[in-house]
Amino acid sequence: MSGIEDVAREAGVSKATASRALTGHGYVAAATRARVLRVAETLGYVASSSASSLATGRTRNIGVVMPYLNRWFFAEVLEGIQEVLLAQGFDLTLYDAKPGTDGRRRVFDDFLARKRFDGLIAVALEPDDHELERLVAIGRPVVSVVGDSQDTSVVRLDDMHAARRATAHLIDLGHERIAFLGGISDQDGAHVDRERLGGYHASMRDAGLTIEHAAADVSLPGGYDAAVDLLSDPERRPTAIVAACDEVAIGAIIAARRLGIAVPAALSVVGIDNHEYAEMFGLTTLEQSPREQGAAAAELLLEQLRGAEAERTEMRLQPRLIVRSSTSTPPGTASVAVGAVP
Amino acid sequence: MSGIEDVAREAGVSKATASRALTGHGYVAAATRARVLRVAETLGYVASSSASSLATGRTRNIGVVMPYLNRWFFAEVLEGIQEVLLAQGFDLTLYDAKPGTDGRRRVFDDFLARKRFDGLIAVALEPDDHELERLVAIGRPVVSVVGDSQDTSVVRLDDMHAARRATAHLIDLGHERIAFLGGISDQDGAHVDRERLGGYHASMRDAGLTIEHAAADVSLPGGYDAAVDLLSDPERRPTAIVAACDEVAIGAIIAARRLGIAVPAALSVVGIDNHEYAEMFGLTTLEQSPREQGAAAAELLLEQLRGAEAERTEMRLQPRLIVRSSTSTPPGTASVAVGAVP
DNA sequence: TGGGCATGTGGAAGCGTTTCCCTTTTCGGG
DNA sequence: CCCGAAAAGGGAAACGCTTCCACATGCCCA
Repeated sequence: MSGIEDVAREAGVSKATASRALTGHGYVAAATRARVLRVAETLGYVASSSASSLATGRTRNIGVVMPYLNRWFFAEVLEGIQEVLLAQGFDLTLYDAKPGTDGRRRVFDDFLARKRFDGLIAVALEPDDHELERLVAIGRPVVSVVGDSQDTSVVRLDDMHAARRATAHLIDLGHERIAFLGGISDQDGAHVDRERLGGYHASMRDAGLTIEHAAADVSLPGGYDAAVDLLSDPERRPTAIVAACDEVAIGAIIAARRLGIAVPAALSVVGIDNHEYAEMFGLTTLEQSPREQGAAAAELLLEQLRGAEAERTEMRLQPRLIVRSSTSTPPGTASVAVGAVP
Repeated sequence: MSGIEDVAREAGVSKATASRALTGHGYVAAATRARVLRVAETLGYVASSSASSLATGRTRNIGVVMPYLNRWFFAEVLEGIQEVLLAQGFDLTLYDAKPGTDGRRRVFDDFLARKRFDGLIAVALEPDDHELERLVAIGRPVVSVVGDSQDTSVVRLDDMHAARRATAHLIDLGHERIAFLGGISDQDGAHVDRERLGGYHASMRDAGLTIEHAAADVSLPGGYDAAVDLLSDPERRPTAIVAACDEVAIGAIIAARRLGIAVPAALSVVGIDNHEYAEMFGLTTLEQSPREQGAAAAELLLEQLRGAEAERTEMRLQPRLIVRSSTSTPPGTASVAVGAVP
């Protein structure tokens, strides 16, 4: 367990010089530096991070706060963040903040206050006022992934636009009875889901079509259950579904198969995400790349740490339409060729 | 940004007493302690973690190393760990160590060496010799989740036993042509998959049945692809499948449906995991609860941190059979009632 | 009544870095 | 050849906490 003092002694220099050689700050003769590094290597010296944090005030650690870990989107974002941080030598400490739990309160009131990080990435946090206040009180740069905060930089998909394009795709194919599956209600639910629902509304309104919103838990089983309800009533059954996300869409496809409704012949389904399972189910969808969003957020944050003063930035990613085999013209219509829209 | 000195002054005591009052170590008069705590509260004092780590040598932080984040099992384990740590006031820093990447090398050679944690949880790491050496060189307690390490404590499912029971369940139902789906080869692949394959082998051997092992990537699409291959050849088609895990099993069920093979009438499928999607697909499976495994590992580690000397422990969890609707007697057999085996 | 023990408190010495400030050396150009 | 600036390096003071040690007090029991 050798310290910098050992390295210094062994290399025949002072602690000050050894430190400069190791950190690369300040003047050190090339030969001296090489010698110090060699000695450090031999001794297996590794700087104590607490000591250097204490001295510098920087931790080389980034905090990530997210409400879920076991959902595709979040796990992907996390991997994207991790990848960038790893490359830059930053540690990542994770704070799980499930809405409504006592753990979440503790994260905001205790854990974050410790400031064991130089900056924070908040993923789909949707903080309430008190939480937001704590967040800014920390006095460290914050970048959000997904969210509408005016107070932090943010990287996000243009959800409204995505849902609009999804709906438009179906309308272009000739559908008129198009239902939206997902989100709990117009008021409730995550901001993302409201935005997507809003995009659907807007698109339907523009086309003069009537809205049909079936609430569903935003998950695969949730989509399944809601689709079973929606589809088993012949009166209510639409010819196409816009799902709040791919998991819901896949749930709907599975439900349709169960009910003997052919996709896309009798029912078109479009999702938003390009989930890892989307291809397998031939799901037409709007791609958002959570991994890239995570990576972008990490890059942005590190940038702000380097730069003196960080102004608030907003990156809004445009989704790409990926046409697969879950959408086609409505039943009873002549087939129409549809090219992939860029 | 007030320090302990401010608190001490304001409370009219020395730094030493303030520290004792705040940490709860050593003698402090009840009244004094209350006063110090009140002052700290008012000032919004939060101890600098780097300073206290430096002074005590403890970080109140646990490192978690895992090769994937975006797979169900891993995400669940992580949540289990997180939950326990959160309750005990420990931070969690995450190290992503995907096999074969340069990032993994850096994690072992650079990141872990910094010892920014009091202990480590390694999830399904399967470290090679060099990596294992680094791991023990850190000199901090390590608990593995999944794995066969002789050098660390470990929490794991009895995979061999699970596969055995899965296979036995099918044999009890009267199946004779039972294939194993998953794992790349007998030599290759993760240790878990080899164990499970081994359990299948053992069970089949005991019953005098012939082995049929179809390699598959251990994922839902992997199971799908492999099942399409296996099932579309009528000569080769078994009456039952033991899948390496639920994701593979679900892939197989989806493939069967696509091919028009009724489950369970024409094909029984059993998985291992009790994945979140298992219920939706009516999958008969052996439950392992990754969340509990994660929590158990965290508890075990914290225990070892408290205790003076930590002897190596091994927790081997027994899986529970959950019978749903994906298994039944083979085609052409009179139906037999099967109760849920405890 | 006095010696030990439990309790309460303060001073000061770390913990292992980084960095400020100062001295010495080197080097290039007028 | 000399001078000033750049380069190189050392001593020591932080950084903000914990804890060892010393000391003071009050109390119980011999």
